[in-house]
Amino acid sequence: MAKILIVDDEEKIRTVLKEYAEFEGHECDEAEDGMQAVSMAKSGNYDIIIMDVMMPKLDGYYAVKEIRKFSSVPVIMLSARVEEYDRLFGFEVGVDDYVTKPFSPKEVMARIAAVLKRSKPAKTSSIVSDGLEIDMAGRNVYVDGEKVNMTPKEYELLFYLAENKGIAISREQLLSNVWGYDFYGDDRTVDTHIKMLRSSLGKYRDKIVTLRGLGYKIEL
Amino acid sequence: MAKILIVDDEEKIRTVLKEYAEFEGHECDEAEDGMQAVSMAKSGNYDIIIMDVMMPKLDGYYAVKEIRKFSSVPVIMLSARVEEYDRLFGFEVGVDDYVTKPFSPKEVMARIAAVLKRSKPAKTSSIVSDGLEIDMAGRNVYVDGEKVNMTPKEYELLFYLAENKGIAISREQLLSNVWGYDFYGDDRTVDTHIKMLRSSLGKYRDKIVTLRGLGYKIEL
DNA sequence: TCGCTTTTTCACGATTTGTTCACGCGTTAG
DNA sequence: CTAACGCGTGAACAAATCGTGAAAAAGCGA
Repeated sequence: MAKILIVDDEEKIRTVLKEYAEFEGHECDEAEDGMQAVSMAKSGNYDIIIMDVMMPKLDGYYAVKEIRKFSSVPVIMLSARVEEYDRLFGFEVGVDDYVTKPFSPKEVMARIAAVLKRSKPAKTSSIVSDGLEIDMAGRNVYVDGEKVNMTPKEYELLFYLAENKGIAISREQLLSNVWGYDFYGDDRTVDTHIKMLRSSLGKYRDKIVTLRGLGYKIEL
Repeated sequence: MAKILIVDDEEKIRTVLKEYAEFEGHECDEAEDGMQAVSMAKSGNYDIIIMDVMMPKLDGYYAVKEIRKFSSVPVIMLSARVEEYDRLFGFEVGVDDYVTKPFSPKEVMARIAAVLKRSKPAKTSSIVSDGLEIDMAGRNVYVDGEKVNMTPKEYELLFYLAENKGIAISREQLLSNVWGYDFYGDDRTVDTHIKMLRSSLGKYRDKIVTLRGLGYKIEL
C-alpha cells in the first residue's frame, strides 16, 4: 500500500506502530533518531513519515526542517505534550498531522489513511491555461499572476475539476469525490460552491461550464 | 437491477431485506456469517453487499477487510450501536454507508439506490464520422468542427443511439433506457426529440434513420 | 466561551427543457 | 380505391434546472 518510515527512539513504540502498519498492508522502515531519519528519507522513497518530536541527537522538529529541504513527503508527528502543538504549527514546519501521546495505534493508522488519501490527488502538479494557473502541489491558484485566496472547499472543487478537465462531472460525482462518499447533502450545495469558485476565478469564471441536466466541467 | 448479497445471522432480518430488495427488482443471495460472506463475495459477482457488523465466526468489520483484499464492491453496514460508527469510519475500512439498528427496510433500500447511482460509471468514448464528432466524456458534439449546443435529452438520446450505432432501437427501448423504466409517456415524445436532435445535427440529420414500424437507428 | 470564517441549506424567480396533442401527409393493407 | 396506420411537425402548456442571496449551522482559533 505505502512505504512508511517510522522514527522514534523508543523501540517499543516503533514495534507497535510497525506491526499495525504492516497489518494494514504497508511496508515499514525504522529509524531511531533524527539524523538517521534525514539520511533515510534522502535515499528511501517514502510515501509517509511518522516521527516523534523528542529524540536524541536531532529532534523531530529540526529533522523535518532538514527533510523539507529536499522532499515534500507527508509527515505525521508524535508528540508527548499538547503544548507542542503551537511549536509545530506556529513555526510552519510543514507537518501534515500530529498525534499526542499516549495514542492508540488505531488512531495513528487512521491518520495515515487520511494523509494518504489526501496526498493521492496532489500528484498531478500544475496546469496553466491563459492567465489562469492552477498549482495543485503548492495549493495555489493565480489569476493573471496574482494569487487568489480561496476556501478549502473551493480548492478541492477546483482541483477535482482540473484533474478531470474537459470531462463532464455530475453533481453526484462531485459530492462523492470532493465531499466524500458519506456525504448526504443538498445538490444546491454544489451549485453554491461553484458560484463562489467562479467568483474567485474572476475573468476566468467561464472556464467552469455548466452542463445543464448533468453537472459541470472545466475547460482548460 | 442489481445483484445483492445480504449478510446477517438473524434469518428474520435477511428475509425482510430480501423481500424488499426483490420487490425493488434486485436479485438477492444470503449469507449468515462473515466467513460465508467472504467466500460468496469471491465467486458471486455482487453489485452491493449489505452486512451486519455483529455476527458469529467472522464479524462484519473483518469480513469487509477480507473482501477488500480482492474486491472494491460497495458495502453498506448494519450496526446495532451508534458507537460502532467511530470504529467503522475512523478506521477507514472502506464502507460505503452505514445504517443503525433498528432500521426501516425502506431506509436501507434508499441507501442501496444511492450507492448504486453513485457507482454508475461515466461514459467515456468518442466517435467521429464524416464531419460529425460525438464526444461523450466532454458532452460535446461538433458538426464540421463547430460545436453544437443541445438540450440534455438530446445529448442523452444521441449518446444512447451512438452507443448502439447501426442497431435498430425501438421507441420502447429508447423510452426505457433514455427516459427511464418508470416513464409512462406518449410515443410522440420520442419523435419530438428525434426531430429536435435532427435539427441540431444540421446537415447530418440523415444519420438518424427512421425505421418505419420499428424505431430508429444511427448510422456512423 | 465568543467571534469570525466556512459550509450548508433553502426558497424564489428566470430561463430552459420536456411533454402532450392535434393535424397533415405519405405509406400500406385490404 | 380508401381506410387505417405510422410518422413528422408546430405550438401550447407543464415541469425541471440553475444561479443566487440570505440565513442557519458548523467549524475553528483565540
